[in-house]
Amino acid sequence: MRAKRVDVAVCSQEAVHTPLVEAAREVMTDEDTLYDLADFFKVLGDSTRVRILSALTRSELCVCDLATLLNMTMSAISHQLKALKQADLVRFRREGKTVFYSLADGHVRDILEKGLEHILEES
Amino acid sequence: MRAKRVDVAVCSQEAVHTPLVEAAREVMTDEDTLYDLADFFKVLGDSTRVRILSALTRSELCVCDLATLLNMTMSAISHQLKALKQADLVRFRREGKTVFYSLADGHVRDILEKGLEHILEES
DNA sequence: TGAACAATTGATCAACTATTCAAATGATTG
DNA sequence: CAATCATTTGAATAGTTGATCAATTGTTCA
Repeated sequence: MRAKRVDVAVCSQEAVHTPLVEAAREVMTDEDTLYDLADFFKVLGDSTRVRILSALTRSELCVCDLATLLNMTMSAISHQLKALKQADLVRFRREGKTVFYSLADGHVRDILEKGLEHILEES
Repeated sequence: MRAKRVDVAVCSQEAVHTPLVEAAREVMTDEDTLYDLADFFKVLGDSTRVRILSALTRSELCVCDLATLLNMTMSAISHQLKALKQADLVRFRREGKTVFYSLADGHVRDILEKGLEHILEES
């Protein structure tokens, strides 16, 4: 949720490190981009969706396959696939009655990989 | 939220691509790890937290600096810093009354970078 | 064309989450 | 020690989200 834009009471002048703050402001990624970035990570921040992506790392699968694999309803899977589609994390192709989903690109694998590295690194 | 574990009605036998499903099951990352991975991305999936991380890419900042920079209360910032700390995304050091926060490691920068690449790539 | 079936969609509800507000800590300094 | 001030914490609340259920769409094939 976007934070309300209201001027807010802060600590005393001396406590704010104005040059650091200004430097940070200069260097920071554009506000709107950061909101998009958060939305993107939000999509990855759900166990069902992450499990779907992990299931798709080897080969494409249909909705029914995924439902079987994750032991969930096709409806639930389909809802989550929609979110993954909107975030460009998966592609799909239709073959008759069946819709096959696959990872959008190697990029997705990279990000999952980076995330895994991070959580497994903590000893 | 962890999905309830209940056997679920799926589509007819012919429709499930059993060999693909079995192969995917073999190759999939361990269930528990995927839950952790989702929890990790969940932390990145909030605009306030992403903005905090972006603000910290150049140099360490105190809670008050961050509150000023993001135009939010120190309380709100502090709550989010707690989440970032728990996910090992930020470090902190105390200097008198002030607490300085910084990115945990280069890893964090990498992940943000990868995410940015992904969302900016879509033309 | 109509039956069968994989997939999608929309509404609903319970569970979760981020901000706010008030109060409590913890550290410095007069 | 008492006062000050940055930070943290806990409770309350409004807003968000994911699974479910029922209904619908879209495709095949007899």
